[in-house]
Amino acid sequence: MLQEHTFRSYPERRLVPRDSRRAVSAQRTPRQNHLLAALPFANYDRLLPDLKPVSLPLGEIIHRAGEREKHLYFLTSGIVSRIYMTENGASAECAVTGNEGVIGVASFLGGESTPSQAVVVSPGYAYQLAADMLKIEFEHNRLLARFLLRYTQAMITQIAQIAACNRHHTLEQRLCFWILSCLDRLPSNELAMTQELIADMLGVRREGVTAAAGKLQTAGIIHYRRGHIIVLDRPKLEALACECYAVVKREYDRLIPVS
Amino acid sequence: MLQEHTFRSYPERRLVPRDSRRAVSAQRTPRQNHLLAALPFANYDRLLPDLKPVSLPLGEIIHRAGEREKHLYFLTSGIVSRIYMTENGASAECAVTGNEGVIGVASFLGGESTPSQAVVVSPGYAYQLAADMLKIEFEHNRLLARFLLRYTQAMITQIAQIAACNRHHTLEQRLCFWILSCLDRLPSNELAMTQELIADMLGVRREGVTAAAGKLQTAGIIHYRRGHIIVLDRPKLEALACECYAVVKREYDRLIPVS
DNA sequence: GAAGCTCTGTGCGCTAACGCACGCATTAGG
DNA sequence: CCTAATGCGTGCGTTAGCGCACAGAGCTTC
Repeated sequence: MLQEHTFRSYPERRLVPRDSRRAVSAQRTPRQNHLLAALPFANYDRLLPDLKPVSLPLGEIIHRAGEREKHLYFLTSGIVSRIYMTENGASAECAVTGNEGVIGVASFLGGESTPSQAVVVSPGYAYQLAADMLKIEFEHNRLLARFLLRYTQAMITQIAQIAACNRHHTLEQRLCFWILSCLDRLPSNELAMTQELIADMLGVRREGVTAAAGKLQTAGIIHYRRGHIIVLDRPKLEALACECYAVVKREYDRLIPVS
Repeated sequence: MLQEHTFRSYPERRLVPRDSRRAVSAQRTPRQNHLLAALPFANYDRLLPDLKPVSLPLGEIIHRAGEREKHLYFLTSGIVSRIYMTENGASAECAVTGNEGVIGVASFLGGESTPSQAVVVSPGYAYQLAADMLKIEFEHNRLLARFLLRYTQAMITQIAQIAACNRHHTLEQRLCFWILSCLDRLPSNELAMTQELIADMLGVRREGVTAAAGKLQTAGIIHYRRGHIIVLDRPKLEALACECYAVVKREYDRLIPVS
């Protein structure tokens, strides 16, 4: 169970794999973000001076529930999750974001905050843009606005699909869906995540993840060790995932510029 | 189970209660929609000639999954649900909309279609606006754009909360949440809906709704007869609902102009 | 290389909700 | 008014996933 605003028993530095650190540091250019990359120079250049590179350590809370979101983050690597917490401390992820998107849609939608929090589940880098800056930019930079809104729609699809998925699909199906979603946003076929973290994201028990992951490993689809999942057979993983993965992916491909 | 694009065993005309028809017909002015009502005359007047009043009969599919959404609908009464269908025919609602909002955000977000369908679950009226018109208007009518985007954020909150709710809360809690959401969008304390329809919205079995509703009736919180639910004790209903209702309501109140 | 966390494996009883089947009650409509 | 269609009530076996408890295995740190 995810504690409010902190990673339960998840002391950041432990599980950041050295290799992946190296891998992502090669990606430290704003253009690694698909939305930024799609902008023509004219639109991009006026944005550039305001973009500040930041690193996203595992477990960092980028936005807290209900608090004003001061910055928008264009990810260039890593994965950030939008998470809802229930009153009794249970958690559920409603969206994952990687370098195809942006964290902080509330700043241009106008609400400035949301009841959910944004947490780094896979470390990486991002370019930070002050929300105030963005608001101005959003008014004047038509193409940026257009991309941001299309991204927003893709994200809505993801959230809605997850809602339906939560209702109707099994833990195993949803685990496959989730692993695939992460895989699409990472440079290798390895996820550096504990089963406990995954359980929190899926809103299930850790033991349930152990069981499902064990089954996938026995089937030769993944291999895992303490804090790491390596995908061996992606096609099989896709076959076991619910249709939700394909639906969401199709919408992302359709709506978001592909760098 | 909701059949693709049709209401399972739900022959529209049957369950439209005569009284509620009368009630809503009194509301046939665009200004009954909160978003339109909040516009100053300058912004409103240029929109007015393009708004076409339409009625929304129970069960009508306003937008089909994957099809281009030709029109945007500003509801003035009634309730429209966004519904996701899974491959095996199961359904789940991800958002409800009444006269506080609009159906068809994809037109201004830029995607033009979504993988979900929009269905009338409580009959009413709306003002229809061609998507092409809206796109132009969205560019030039700053205030309208602002309201639409804030509404979008409220809707995102609703969807995300429902996702978490689907994971963690009981059928009974979710039923209470859902009844309250509808109640807020209807003029009386009566919902004209069958338990089967409700089951489809919640993505559960009809029998489950029967059981939960029976419990609420025994407790004196609601009274129901064939196709009708009358809320007798709203405070108790709120007490039995999960926190999701309050969270979503707070965000709607915060983000959307209150007519 | 020993100690101490942190992760993962496993077992067991429990419960919410499912799937299916059938009967009864209420309304609509000829 | 009778019939058919639709909606609601109920029972029963099944199951996915929960909560809890504890043991063993793998990193890390000193």
